[in-house]
Amino acid sequence: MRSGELARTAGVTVRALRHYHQVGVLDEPPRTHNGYRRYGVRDLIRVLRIKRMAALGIPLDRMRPLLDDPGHDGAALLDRLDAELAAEIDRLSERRRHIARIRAEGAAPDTPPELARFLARFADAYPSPGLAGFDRDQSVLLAHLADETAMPEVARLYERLSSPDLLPAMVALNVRFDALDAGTAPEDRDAFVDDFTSALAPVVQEIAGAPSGLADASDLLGAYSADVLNATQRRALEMISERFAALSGHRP
Amino acid sequence: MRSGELARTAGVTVRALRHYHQVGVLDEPPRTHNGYRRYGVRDLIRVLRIKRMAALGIPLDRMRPLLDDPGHDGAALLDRLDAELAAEIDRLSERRRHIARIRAEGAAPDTPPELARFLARFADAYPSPGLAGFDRDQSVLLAHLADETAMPEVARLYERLSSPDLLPAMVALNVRFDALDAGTAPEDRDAFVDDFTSALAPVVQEIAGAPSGLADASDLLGAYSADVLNATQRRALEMISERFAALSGHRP
DNA sequence: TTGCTCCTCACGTCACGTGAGGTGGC
DNA sequence: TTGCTCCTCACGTCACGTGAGGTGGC
Repeated sequence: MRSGELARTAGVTVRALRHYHQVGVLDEPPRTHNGYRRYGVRDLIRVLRIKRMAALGIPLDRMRPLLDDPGHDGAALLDRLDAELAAEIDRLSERRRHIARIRAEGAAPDTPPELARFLARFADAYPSPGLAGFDRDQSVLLAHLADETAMPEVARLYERLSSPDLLPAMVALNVRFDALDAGTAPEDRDAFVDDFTSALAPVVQEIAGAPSGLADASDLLGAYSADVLNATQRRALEMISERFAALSGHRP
Repeated sequence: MRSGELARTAGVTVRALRHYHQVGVLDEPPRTHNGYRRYGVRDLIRVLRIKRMAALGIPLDRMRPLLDDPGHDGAALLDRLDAELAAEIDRLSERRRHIARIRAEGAAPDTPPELARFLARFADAYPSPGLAGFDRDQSVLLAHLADETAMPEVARLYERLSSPDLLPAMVALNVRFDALDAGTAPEDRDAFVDDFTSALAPVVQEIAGAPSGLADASDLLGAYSADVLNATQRRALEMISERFAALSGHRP
């Protein structure tokens, strides 16, 4: 029988047969005068055996002993395959749980689901979508820098800042901060610093400083500021930082 | 920061970064005078977002819209991914059930588990392992030719032939059949045909003919015989076939 | 001549891993 | 000079899918 018939009978493609020849699990049969391969029923049986093993997930290059040694039962191979399958199923199930979590929180797939709820509150309140991207980047960085103990603290901070009593003020402050640039009058900048400090002062006292566990993160966060903020914004942050340092200095 | 540091901080390999450049999810950063890439914190954030999506199984070439369009939440993508994951888990679980079945039956991974028990009975009884390979090939071919209705009939036939009252006789007959060749004396061959016919006659009556559902299989089975048997063996089979035809002719 | 089957390359898949071979600053 | 980090190709992975381009018998 020719390759097409063998393939059809065995339920594989002709290309698969070629592949089996190539990797050496199926011998090349003799050719007819025009170069066509002439297969026998033993080839069909061989292909059927290959199909059975492939259905179990046995890789082609592990099939030789099973196909050729009559004694080899492949029990150890099946044990290993089964363990690998179990591990793979675990991985995929974990992935599904992860997806379910993200859907439940309404999160984007590239943001920390722990913070999704709070990010959404800000995003919904902003007049333009640009600021939400800024928040998202910040949250991604923080979530990566925070370990398991720091993450809940970060989440509490986000929750507090996005709570109904603070949200409108924070949104307005973020909008104003975003607008700061070289053209901003110094007194406008100072007014922003004043407003920001007084709005955040109670929260800073509640939270009692920055989340711990982010110690080695400060330089990356600094680099982040240097990267995405303009000089006026950086100066404003500096001033705010000094104000808070002075505040906590009053009560060491 | 240079590539090594970015990779370490983000928890990926440098090669992965190169790959992200290649497929276009991460822009090439500017170079220093010696050709080194100089990354910024925004690149780190980008990589972290890529990592988050990759952990969900989102392929790199589907990430662009998620990374660049702020509005895109990827909900439809997650739906599709989740369905694919569920389907994949089903496939792998099916594979595990298949493996469990084979182990329970003590079958080889390339034989039909439905017939494994009976094949093992023969294999254990043969004096040499060659005949077991013959049986295995035959069972693989039959299992492939049989549909769901025919398979139980095939299994019943195997069970009957390997039952304690018939097994020793069948083993002896198979050994004798295997030994038939051009050097066999005609009277020895005839004796084999006699013994085979009388041993199998009651079974043929019980089973009432060959299993149905194997109608289109006869030519393949014939080709199988032509392929692996010698002339003496084929002649013996022919004679046996005639005997059975005569037997059933007596009671139409 | 048209249709059908067969043939041999050879690239693509997915997300990188793994050398090979070479360069620049301490 | 030695070690370290960086760089650019370029092949390999796994089991084939998918053309491209060509041939032989009805």
